[in-house]
Amino acid sequence: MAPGKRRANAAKGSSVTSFAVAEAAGVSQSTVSLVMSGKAAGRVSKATRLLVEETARRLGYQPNASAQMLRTGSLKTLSLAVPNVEQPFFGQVLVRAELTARENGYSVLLIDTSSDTRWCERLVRMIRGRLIAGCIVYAGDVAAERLLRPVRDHILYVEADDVARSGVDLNVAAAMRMVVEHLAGLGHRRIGYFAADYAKGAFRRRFRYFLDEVERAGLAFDPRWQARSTFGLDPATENAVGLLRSGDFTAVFCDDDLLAAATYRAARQLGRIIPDDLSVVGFNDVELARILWPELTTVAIPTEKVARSSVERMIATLQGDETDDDGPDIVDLLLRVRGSTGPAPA
Amino acid sequence: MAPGKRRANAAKGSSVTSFAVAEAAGVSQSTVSLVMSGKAAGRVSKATRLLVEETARRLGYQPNASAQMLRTGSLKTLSLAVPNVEQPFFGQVLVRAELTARENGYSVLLIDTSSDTRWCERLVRMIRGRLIAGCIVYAGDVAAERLLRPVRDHILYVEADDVARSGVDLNVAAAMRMVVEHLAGLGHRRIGYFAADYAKGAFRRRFRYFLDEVERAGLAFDPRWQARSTFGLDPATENAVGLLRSGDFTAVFCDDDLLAAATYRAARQLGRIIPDDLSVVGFNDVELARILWPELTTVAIPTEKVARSSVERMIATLQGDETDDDGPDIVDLLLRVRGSTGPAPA
DNA sequence: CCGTGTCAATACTACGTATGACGTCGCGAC
DNA sequence: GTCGCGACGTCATACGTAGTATTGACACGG
Repeated sequence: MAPGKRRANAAKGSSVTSFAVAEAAGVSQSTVSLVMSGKAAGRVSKATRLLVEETARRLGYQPNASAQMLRTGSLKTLSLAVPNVEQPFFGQVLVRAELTARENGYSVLLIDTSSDTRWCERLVRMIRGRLIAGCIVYAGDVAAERLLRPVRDHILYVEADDVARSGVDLNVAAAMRMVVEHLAGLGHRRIGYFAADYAKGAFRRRFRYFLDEVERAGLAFDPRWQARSTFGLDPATENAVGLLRSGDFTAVFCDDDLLAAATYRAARQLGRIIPDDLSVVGFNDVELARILWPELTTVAIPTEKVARSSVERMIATLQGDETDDDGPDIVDLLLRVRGSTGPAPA
Repeated sequence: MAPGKRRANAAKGSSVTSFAVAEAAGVSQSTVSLVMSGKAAGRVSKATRLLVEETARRLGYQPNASAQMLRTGSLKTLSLAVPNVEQPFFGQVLVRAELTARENGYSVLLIDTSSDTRWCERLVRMIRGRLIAGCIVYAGDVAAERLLRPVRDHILYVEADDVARSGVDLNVAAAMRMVVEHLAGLGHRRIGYFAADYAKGAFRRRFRYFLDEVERAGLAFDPRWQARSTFGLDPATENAVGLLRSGDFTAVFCDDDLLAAATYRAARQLGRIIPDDLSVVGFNDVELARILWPELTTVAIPTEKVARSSVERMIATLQGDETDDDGPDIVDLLLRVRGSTGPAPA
């Protein structure tokens, strides 16, 4: 019986399949598969291999990812869930992570948690449906963790509110110490706190560490020296104005550089000069920090390292390498001192 | 013969399949499939449907996306290729596009063209391998178009350098007229041009339109009034300093708000006051524009509209609705006049 | 009591790939 | 001459789903 009878018409469809290549090259589909997956050693002669490779190239053949997945059970696609892609910082993370993922043969699917309140459910569906192999969640909170528990083996948390759960974490405690010591060293005794509320978990944790350090430095803290805000520039500026009006602090720490920018605007409205009347410290060290004038003193996150480490850990987990799962990878932060902080006003 | 004999052990694997649900519910796999895909009308009794739905929920069943794709031939995943995700503007586009895609049941895969010189090849592979159904390319250039031609039916261009190829385009010509007229109206006779070089195609086009309008306004243009730069803040600032030094123009148009920011820094270095000594106009109207002081006069792009339109067109194309393919959708831009432009110095 | 029509549910196959289990062929050794 | 064996290939199957063809049951008109 003629070989390939069943598949004789398989090639009539628009897409090029391994059968089509096999037919064109005069070999069997198995051989094509062996060649394409690089498992030809010892089973396919060099001549045949070259023939198949050439034919595949000529026909523009690319293995069907879905069929491959169906057969092997693993699709090489990751997802990154970040709070807000519009934030340049997360854009940075995303790019770096995508790069690392790509180096490992993975593609990256985007999830913006701020634009979809039900992203957790969606994520669970995608993982269960094998659309993605796993997901890295940046700055996730407790609620998310609860919803994602059914697929927890496929999730890796970065800077979660609970260190224990993190795969990769930031050494926020040390960063806060640097910030407070820097400001205290400049003579500041009253330090305000301006926070983003997008990720309650991470926010709360940062604030807690901040309070710890304020206390350690022997300083006081008054609840009126603290405010939260969304990321929109207008609401943030408004909130900053409110904060500056109500609190008589001489320096303020901002959860995020964008909030620092809003603080600059508020200070301008109120006629307060940075850093003479008010010192400002930011967080993230995005480009904006050096666009502001005076340039912003801020906590820098080694984005590259965070992204790389998280993706590599995720992939290791997915492939079942439990070897190096000895607690979270803790990344140290850096305080970049620039022009926005100065001696406390007399 | 006992039904389901072949699949008796199919459920032993960790993942929940339609067979598992069928077995648990005491029906056939076909029935489960019919219920899950919503095609149960008139074929499955209400009681059975409810039973299956309940069972599926209980077991946490989610159809395997790959198997579905393999069967139906289409995976609902799109890709967005943007020049640089770290640019807040593209972050915005990305978020909006993701939202629209999601509303249509599509997921979004990220491609950052700046971090991968071979993204075109990769994209072709992904499309051929059916990993993604199609791709929207923002600000792509001629070279990309050439490389992507083999899969052109799956590509939609936004602001390509050649209007004819675009699925969605920006009315840059009109925008440039607004810019030039605005500046000319303020008495500026010599206008500089500061351009990003990340997407040569889009850049060249913008510049051409700019020149057209300068001419139309009866103004001169000197090659020394023009410079290009990458996006990094430091190189951009340096280039801006060079530009301001070499050109004796009184106003400058910047291809991108970030370059405008660099121009602000350069002006500060050179002791030139904006807008008294120099008027600056940007492009994109990202948040940065209002963080700068004075606030930046800039061309605003209706991101929402661009993103929505492009995704919808892409999906329509993929589904074969050729009905509304009457040329590109041209989106009008807006000039937001703020504090960075003022009367030309005497 | 037999067509005939309708509703409900099932059997079975194809989608494209990877891969373990089988040939087959040539050649050297016994 | 045949046995063993390595080198090279192919066969057949399963992955999980969608959907078409089919069966079964039941009611109703003739």
